[in-house]
Amino acid sequence: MKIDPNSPADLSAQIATAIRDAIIAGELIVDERLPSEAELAEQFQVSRATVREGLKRLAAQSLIRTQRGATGGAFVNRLSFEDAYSQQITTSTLLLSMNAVSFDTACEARYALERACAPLSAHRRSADQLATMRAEIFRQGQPGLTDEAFCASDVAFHRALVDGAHNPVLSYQLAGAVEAMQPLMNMITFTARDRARILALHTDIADAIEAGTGEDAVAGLSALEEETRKLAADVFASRAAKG
Amino acid sequence: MKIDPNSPADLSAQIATAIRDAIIAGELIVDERLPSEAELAEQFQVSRATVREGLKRLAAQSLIRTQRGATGGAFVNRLSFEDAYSQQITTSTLLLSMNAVSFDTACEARYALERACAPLSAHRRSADQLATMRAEIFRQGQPGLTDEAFCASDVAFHRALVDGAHNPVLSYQLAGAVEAMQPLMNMITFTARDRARILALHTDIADAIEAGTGEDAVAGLSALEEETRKLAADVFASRAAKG
DNA sequence: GACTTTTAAATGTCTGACAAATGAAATCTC
DNA sequence: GAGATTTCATTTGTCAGACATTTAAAAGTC
Repeated sequence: MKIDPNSPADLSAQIATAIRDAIIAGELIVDERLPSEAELAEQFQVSRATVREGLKRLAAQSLIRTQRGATGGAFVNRLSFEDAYSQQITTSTLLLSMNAVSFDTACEARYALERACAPLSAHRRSADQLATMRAEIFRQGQPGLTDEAFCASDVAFHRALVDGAHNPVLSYQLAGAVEAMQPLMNMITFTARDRARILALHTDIADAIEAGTGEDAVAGLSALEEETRKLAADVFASRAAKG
Repeated sequence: MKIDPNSPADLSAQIATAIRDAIIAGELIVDERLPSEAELAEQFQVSRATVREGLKRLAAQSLIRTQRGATGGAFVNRLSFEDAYSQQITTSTLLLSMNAVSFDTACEARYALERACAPLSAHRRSADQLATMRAEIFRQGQPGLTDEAFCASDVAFHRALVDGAHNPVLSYQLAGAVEAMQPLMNMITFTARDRARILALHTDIADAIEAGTGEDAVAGLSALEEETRKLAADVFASRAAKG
């Protein structure tokens, strides 16, 4: 684990990279303690401040955690699914908002991925997940629901669907795709008629999941994708006409 | 944008969060310059060192970039798909290696997601992507190829398949799933017979993509998934018998 | 033995300083 | 005046040293 002191600059980035590589290579295992900041400073021949900047970079990626006190220090962190979820969501959301990704592109990706989960979910979903889907459908039918709350419920419905596959890796990958769409969906105004159509499709999907007929769930998702895209197209068209 | 100086500790994390939230909320737009470190220090009522630690956290997530010199400073960074890819791959790889995710779970997730891409890829793939797939198939047939090189070529083949969907969001999401499997695949020893079988399936898939028959590509991927799982099961069984 | 106090080690923060990069302004040259 | 050169101010990158705070282990006390 070495750094090049003559390279242009940013020793802290080099330190972070060196330690990160050691973790990825398995040279540092989970819960292992890194040398103290003072020791690292000597090892890398830099000041403690520089070491700390490097460590903060790693902390930002949840690769290490630090603890104060006598037996404290920096420890290699077990990257939890939860941490990975939230990182994924942040990254996906920013990626979409910063890169002028069209609604259609994001929508296509999301539904393609969800359809990948549907057959698994139809076979494995727990009663709890099905109940969540039903509960969200019920909520979506409540009058007086704001558009934002409607979108949030939509996300919850789809997350339950995805989690029904009982594959944490799949859930993790999908989290980004589903949640990152929310800001885009929030731009849409849902009329009562729109909501009724979405609700019906959600019900179809939930029914298919309950019956264990994956193909029907896939078909339902495809119908929902078409509906969503049409809705968005209308919104953007009317907005373009106005502006 | 404020922080709580009385909260337990980790002012640098609070600063990072405050700025990150401002970026997500759109209060700071792409390429906008943040105040200088000295100004931020005064704004947050902390030292420059603390501000710097916070900024390094953001830099680790590619949310800002810094530049030295008179007109330098920290700028809100446009999160590129490339940056997002590599972050995704790192996170996914570590997630799998640190959480005792079973081969089957990871494999299932990967192929489920790939099948989601296949129909799109069959319709949209460029000649270039098809050529890449063919080239990797050819490489995989070369004698004397190491197992690691075989796996790397396998990844390249599947990435071309995924990129064929011409949906950058999908490619981004899939990057993690495909690449993170590589370390797991590297644990497998591929006999000549194994390679021949995989090669045949890859050829089936490439043929289907070329013909534009998505369903065949999906079927090919399913067959490949089964083959891969069987292979892995054999390896683990023989290893368990030995150990 | 149980409780309290001390102590040492580690991270968190602050201060002040200098190095290096960099663009803009000022100066010089023709 | 135009172009080249120099100076300069600004900003990040790094360093050294100090003190505060937290924490668990060691030492002391009853």
